[in-house]
Amino acid sequence: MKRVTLEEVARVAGVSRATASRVVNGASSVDESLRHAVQKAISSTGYLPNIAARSLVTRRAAAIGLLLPDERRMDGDPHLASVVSGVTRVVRPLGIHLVLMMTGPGTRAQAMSDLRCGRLDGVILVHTDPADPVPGELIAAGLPVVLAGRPLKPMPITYVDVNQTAGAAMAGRRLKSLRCSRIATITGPQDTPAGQDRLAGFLAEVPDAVVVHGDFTRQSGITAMQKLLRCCPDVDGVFIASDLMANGAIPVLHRNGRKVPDDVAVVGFDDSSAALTSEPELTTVRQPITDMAAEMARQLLRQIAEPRSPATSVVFEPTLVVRDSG
Amino acid sequence: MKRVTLEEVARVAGVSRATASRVVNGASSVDESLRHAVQKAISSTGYLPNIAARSLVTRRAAAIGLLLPDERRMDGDPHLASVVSGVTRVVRPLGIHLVLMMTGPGTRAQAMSDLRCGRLDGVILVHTDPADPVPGELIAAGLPVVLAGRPLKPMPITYVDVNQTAGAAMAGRRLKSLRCSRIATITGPQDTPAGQDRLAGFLAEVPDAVVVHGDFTRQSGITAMQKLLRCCPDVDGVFIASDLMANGAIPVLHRNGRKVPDDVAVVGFDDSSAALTSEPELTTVRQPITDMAAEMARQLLRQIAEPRSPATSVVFEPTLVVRDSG
DNA sequence: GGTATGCGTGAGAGCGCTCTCCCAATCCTG
DNA sequence: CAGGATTGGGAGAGCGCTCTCACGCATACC
Repeated sequence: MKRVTLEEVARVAGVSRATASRVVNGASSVDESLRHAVQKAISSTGYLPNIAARSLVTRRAAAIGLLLPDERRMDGDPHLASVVSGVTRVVRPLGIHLVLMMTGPGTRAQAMSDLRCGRLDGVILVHTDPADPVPGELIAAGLPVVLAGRPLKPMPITYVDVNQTAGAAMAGRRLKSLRCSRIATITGPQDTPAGQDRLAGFLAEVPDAVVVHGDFTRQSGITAMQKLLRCCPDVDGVFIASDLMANGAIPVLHRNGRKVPDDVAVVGFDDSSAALTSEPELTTVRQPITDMAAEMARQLLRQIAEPRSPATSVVFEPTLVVRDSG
Repeated sequence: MKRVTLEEVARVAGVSRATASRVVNGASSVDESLRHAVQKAISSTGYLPNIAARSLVTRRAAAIGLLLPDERRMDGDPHLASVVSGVTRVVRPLGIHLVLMMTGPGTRAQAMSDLRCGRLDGVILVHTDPADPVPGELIAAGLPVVLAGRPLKPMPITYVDVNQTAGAAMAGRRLKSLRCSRIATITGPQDTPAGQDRLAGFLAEVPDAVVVHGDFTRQSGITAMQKLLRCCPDVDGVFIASDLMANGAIPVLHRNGRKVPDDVAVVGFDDSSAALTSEPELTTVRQPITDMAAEMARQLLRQIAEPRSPATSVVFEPTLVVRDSG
């Protein structure tokens, strides 16, 4: 179980370390016979490059970070696995590691240090608190960063998002096409871009909708629906800005004698697992999370390759998934 | 934005690189005045150690891997965020990175290489396919590894698990205490330790229970419950070996005119988010996932510190969470 | 035949750090 | 007070790799 170095590969192949290195890194301009000899030496010795040594000289860690909110905010979030999966798909074939960091006191500072000392080549920020100064600091320092979802205030930062406005509008059109006459919406938190955009998009389509505020959590869906039924008992169609809230809201409808979708049609947003665990299953606006995550990874890699390239944003189009609730 | 090295810190502090290194690494036996000088130099220069260089000489990556099944098997799995959170809690204060790897063709091989070439110090294996040869290869190679859940066949490997048998027995006792007279169970896959143990534990408590097989997925819960109602219409209590299956099964009960818990009491297992999104909310057996994950991390770190230490297993006790379903 | 051009190869200088020596200074003991 | 034991600090050797540079050997041109 001894370590085999490039030096040894070179010795076995009868070439210099430099040439062996060229072969390992796929550099052109190595004579075919030598390349073969080196490759044979690599497999016969079971050589594996030492990333630390490489990283020391190339100043590339071959690792990116995924900065997540803490468990509580992440809890029940259906996205994590999909995000990881999407990023992994892009990053793994390149041998780049995906480092997970959950926010806690000091995590963001640690991520900054990791970036600065070259332990991480870049980070993807998910569910970042709108007031968080980290994104700003990162771009100020010229460090590669990609945001999941547009920043609250316009800033020159690369982000990937779904067209929230269009998705909410689709939900509105769906409810109208079901001939709902008294339409309401339960919103997300209005201090987040997603919360704002989903409300704005919906109101653009259904200007006279009743608006009740929630915060994307299940519990807020329950509370909001209770409030809605009290203030507007004749509601017959509701767009709920997250599946998780819808999941909490639907039982409230049932307990108040409303059948879904016959008495009240419900359309959610996200197409998360909560859409399937609802009864009836949710009609919802789907965001292609995995593809979006893959795109985030690609954008990040681009920035790493070309540090001074301009910030770009990529917006995916959502689709309406029609199930049983509306 | 220039990089500051130990060399520079030493120069500023007026000591040798060696002494600066001692201070950085908290070695004892450095004169208090020199230590102070170095610390001042560190903060004034904004020094951050280069992990690659350190890792090159210490042969420690300061990173561990979390090997997960692919997205499909992970989908709807409530555990991921909790596992990550638990591991992070232990690992972050030590500056150790958590690298996520989702299984796909070649991932396991890649994890092995990363381990062998020193890019990863150890791995935690989650949801490993019972037939997977990787755990065996890892321990054969003497590489630090911890399993989530006991291995199918006894082998000298460190693992952390919940007492599945005891948990299932608790579920059985709960149903008996509710005076259920016709008790059934929907099992997990019988080629997994968890599936086996939950069935065995339950049967030990309720030997005459009707047994219908599932595979932990929501869909299998639906199918199994349909089958159960057909073969045993007078069932009045059922232990369902995962919350996700229970989540699929309960609507089947409703559709067949059974009230939960009045006509049929239901007890699940996991206390995952599916327990809360069920209607009524699930009575279930809770496993302390986050604590277990933290323990896995600790066990892994121990193995990394003492490579030849014997394999140990840590088994957590589950608790019954009584809600509305039974 | 001599100079220019090119391409493939090897030598060797680091990348930033840790850690083992070794030396100097201080302490204890008889 | 001499001798050994103990301690703190510095010099310097590497860890394994990449990459620049210079060199040798063809091929091409005048």
